[in-house]
Amino acid sequence: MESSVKHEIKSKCLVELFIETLGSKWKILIIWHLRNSPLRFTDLQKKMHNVNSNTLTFNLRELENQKIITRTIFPEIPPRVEYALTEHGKALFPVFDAIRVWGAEYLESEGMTMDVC
Amino acid sequence: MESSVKHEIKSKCLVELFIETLGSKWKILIIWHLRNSPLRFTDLQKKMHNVNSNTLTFNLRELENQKIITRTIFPEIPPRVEYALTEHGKALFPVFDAIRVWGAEYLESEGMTMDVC
DNA sequence: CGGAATCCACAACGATACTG
DNA sequence: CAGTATCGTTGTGGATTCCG
Repeated sequence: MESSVKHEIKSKCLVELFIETLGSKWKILIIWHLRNSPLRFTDLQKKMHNVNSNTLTFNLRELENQKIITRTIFPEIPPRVEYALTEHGKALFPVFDAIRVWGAEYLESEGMTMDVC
Repeated sequence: MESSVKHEIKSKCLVELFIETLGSKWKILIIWHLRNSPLRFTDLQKKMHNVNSNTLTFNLRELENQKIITRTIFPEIPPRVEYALTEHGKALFPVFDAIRVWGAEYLESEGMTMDVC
């Protein structure tokens, strides 16, 4: 798994920036699940249908480097680590709103059903 | 390359629907480039930094099946095929707007520069 | 021009085991 | 608990060639 965090100004526009920064489906999902409150590693993993810890760790590290989430270690036994959105992360809320509006319309017109969240 | 178009209602929420439907970076880019006007295969390919025709074809077919774009064949010599957004495709404009607002803020605060489009 | 077919490299992802 | 290490499999995208 190679890092996708290499903004070599090869991006040509804002949409491409978004794709390069958050293009992985995991990243979008992580941010979405952190929308309401910080979560621990294991909680996040469960919410994401038990994604492999390898994959989850990798994406969390990248999002941290991209300053979209923070990682806070609580020096307890057993260890506790919480992930939370930064302002950059929270700034994605309007994107999610737009996505959900689109999704709802698309669902309805295609006659599909789905959980609402 | 296997099709990702299989809405087996395994999706749990609208954001996951979006990821499954448009999760490929190529699809988002295709839709973005079609925002203003229909484009021919080759024009699209050029705009997308000369992406492989294999990859482009595959994603175009999926988007067509998903009713997000249309494919129109003009019976001419040499052949002409144009791709255009459906209403479902155009309904993604607000998502792009939100993405670009986010991208602009992110860019600025990270001290990066980029073409505006 | 707009692809389809084939082959290939490598990146992504999962399973499993292990550790501070 | 929150990872890391290792391995194996699958998937994705590029290069190339060919065709109606």
